[in-house]
Amino acid sequence: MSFVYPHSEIEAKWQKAWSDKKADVTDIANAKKPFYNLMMFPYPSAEGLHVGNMYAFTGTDIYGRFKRLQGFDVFEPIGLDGFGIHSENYAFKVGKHPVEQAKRSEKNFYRQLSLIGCMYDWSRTVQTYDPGYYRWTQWLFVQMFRHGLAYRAKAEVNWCPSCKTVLADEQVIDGKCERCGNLVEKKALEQWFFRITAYAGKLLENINSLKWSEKVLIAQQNWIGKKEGINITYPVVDEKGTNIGEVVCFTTRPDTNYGATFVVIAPEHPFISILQRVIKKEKVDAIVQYTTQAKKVSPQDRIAQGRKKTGVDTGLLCINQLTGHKMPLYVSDFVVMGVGTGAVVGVPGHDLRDFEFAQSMGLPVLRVVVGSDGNKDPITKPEEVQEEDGVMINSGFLDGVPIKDAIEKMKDYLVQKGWAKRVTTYHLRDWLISRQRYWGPPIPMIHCATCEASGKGERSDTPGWYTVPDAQLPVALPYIEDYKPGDDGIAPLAKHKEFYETPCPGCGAAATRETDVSDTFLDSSWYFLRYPSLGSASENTAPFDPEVTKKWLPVTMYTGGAEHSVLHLMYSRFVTIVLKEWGYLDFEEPFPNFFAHGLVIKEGAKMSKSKGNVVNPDEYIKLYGTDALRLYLMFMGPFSEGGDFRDSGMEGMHRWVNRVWRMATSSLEVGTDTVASDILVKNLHKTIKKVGEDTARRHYNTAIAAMMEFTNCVADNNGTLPLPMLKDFLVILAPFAPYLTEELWERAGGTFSIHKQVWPKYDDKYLTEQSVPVVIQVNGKLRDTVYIDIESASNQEKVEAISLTSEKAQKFLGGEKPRKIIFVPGKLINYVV
RNA sequence: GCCGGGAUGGCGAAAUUGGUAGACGCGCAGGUUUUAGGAACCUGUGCCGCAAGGCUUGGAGGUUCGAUUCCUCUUCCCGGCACCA
Repeated sequence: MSFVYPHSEIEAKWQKAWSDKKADVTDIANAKKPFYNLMMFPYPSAEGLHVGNMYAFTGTDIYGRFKRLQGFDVFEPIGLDGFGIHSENYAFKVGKHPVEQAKRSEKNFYRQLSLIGCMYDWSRTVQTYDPGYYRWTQWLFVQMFRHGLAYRAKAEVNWCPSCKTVLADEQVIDGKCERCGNLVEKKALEQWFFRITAYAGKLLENINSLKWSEKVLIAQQNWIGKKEGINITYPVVDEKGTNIGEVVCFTTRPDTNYGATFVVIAPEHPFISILQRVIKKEKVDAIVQYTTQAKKVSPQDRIAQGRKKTGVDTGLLCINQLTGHKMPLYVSDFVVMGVGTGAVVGVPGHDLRDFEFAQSMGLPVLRVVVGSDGNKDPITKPEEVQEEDGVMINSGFLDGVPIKDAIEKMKDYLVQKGWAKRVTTYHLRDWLISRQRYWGPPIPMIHCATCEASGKGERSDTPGWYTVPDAQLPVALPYIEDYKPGDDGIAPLAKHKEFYETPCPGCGAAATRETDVSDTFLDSSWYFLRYPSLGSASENTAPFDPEVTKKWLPVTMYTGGAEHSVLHLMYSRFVTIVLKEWGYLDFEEPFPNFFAHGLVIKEGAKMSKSKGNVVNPDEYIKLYGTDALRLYLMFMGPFSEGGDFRDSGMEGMHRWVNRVWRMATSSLEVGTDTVASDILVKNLHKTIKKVGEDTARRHYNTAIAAMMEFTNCVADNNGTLPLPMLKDFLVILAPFAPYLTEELWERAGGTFSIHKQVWPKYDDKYLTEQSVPVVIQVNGKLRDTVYIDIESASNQEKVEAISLTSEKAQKFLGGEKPRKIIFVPGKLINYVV
């Protein structure tokens, strides 16, 4: 008799069988109850998977297998998000060409992914760097342009002067280059943007319809950052009172406007070019010097809180029409051009930053709000700045009004006077698509200087620009040797005439292709639409098949890391919303259900390459087997919370897998027609119920614990199970341990495959106990436990009678008559004395 | 600073509706078996105490017959955002 589960040979056997029999290939066309179970696909920024990835995939797969046993036609695909900066950087690091490295990574990722026992449909995979895929990523860009949602604008990119390269935001850590540690600068370049802000309202509204982990919804809400405020216009005059122009300030707190003492504009504010024409030369020089200086400061330093406030007085004055006061106009870098209107009205008594600025410039501070402390004294220290709730004073018609009402009253007043406009602003910014990099889909646009000169173009708002005609897609990424990011933010492809020289689709003159590639997040913003349509008749003529999509989308259950709470999930939602608007889809939300899994921790830190604490699953699979590793990963804690990876725990799970193996094989050997004890039958039904409920809510750890309790119970009762009970047990274990259970199922005479069986039903009649423990408490403290038959346990008189016979209880009752008796039927009785 | 999430034995954790705190596992201790190692199996294991008993879910209060669970304050840890006007 074999005592040790021979995992290697059994895993190899079933990998082959599942593959040969296409066990996990979903019948997309004929499925009756489609269930699209999707896990965020990995980006191969390393040689292979680590245990953190496997954790996420296993947790998703258990859910998929569970749903399949419950009768759904589950489609569970896998792919690689292999285009983009992550993968490109890894290629640089190992000194390989991104094209070569992609092949190597793909091979190794897919090798590992086929070992970890997930029910992937290997007939449908997506690699974002395949021309057959990125052709449609480019198509999506083209559609964005044609619908007026892609536009060009000057924008700042992160620039590392030491590496001479453009960096993505995520490569900038605390204002420094993640590779060399040099301070990152900003460089202004013409870039492509998607107008996601036009959908801010929709993206926010639709959140209410999503069944997502709460924290992810909150993150999305904050990221969209809707704010109701008001734009107040201040006329600007010089010291003689001559009108110069006006400055518009955004504020959410117009209630404090009686306390305004100055106005500040950002160094990049367009009003600076106006004022330069009208003020004295030395002032202009001071401003120019200041703004040039401000641009040199690293963006991180510039926005650092608590930094000493600096600025230049323009000598001009803004008129507060509310009070008639003239407020000096300053330029300061604590005001950021991208936020609000890039101009701020300073209320130093009720905003700490304004106060700091007023102090360093020697500007007056007025109090217009009295807080809960009732203090009406002048505000002279930072800690006295009153930003909390309160009531207005020194504010004319608002005196005595609470802040909340004062905000609305002031808005109404300013709007009615024609001095201001109510506005809604969002924290969400337009999506910067361009990357001056090599490893991505070339942006499918052509620029024609001839057309631009004559004001012609595909769209009147973007003269000189044409989309690449659909028939010419994809614009293939050429294999080049000088693929590293070049000097001055010029993309690698910009050095390749053979790539960019092309006739203008409009006039036929010599024109140039766009040489930037698109952001990785564009690749992953629509991949879920691609999977089910792979293999359909329209695979090569459309990004996704309308009929298939109608049947399989939106994604039934999406699972992924909370670190993608904002970007990936927001971009996918945006793309889906516009595809619906353009008539390609009939739903707006791609992921009505999203589950955020936790992170694997090792030695107190998130598992990551930089921390050097990554665990490669290969060695564990070799040593303990895939099933033991899957079980162990899921046993560490609830799937939503992640867990702490330890080798000792791994060994414990290995022991349990062997215990299951022995229990099952010996059950099969001794002949399994025997009748099981009542205890065992009851326990099995309890376990089926518990495992079903816990798996449904992804508390895999307690589901596994319940199965362990069951095997402990078997061990206490002869150590073997009758065949039907063994089979039921194997089915509920199958999602967690797919190889082990498939093998034992076969040995138990089951038909192929255990993973296509029906989840066993439990019978309530086995779940009720004959006698239940009833707790006897005195003053809320446990004093005794008695076992009473279920009927009597619900009867207060009977329970009282029985409990009073308890010596321990009597001791604490001390012969006194209880003042009060609390009775919870079937559970406890509590005497208050 | 703001927004989230946490804190329970030596460790990972459980407690689904306010009702037996610590399921399950690791580790540890003792034992059986074994030439030995390993494996397997059995017993014990929150803390203090010989015991009776007392104490115990980061800390301090509160509500309640009863609080890991609800409320207020507070400390620390993790994640995200951040001179957002």
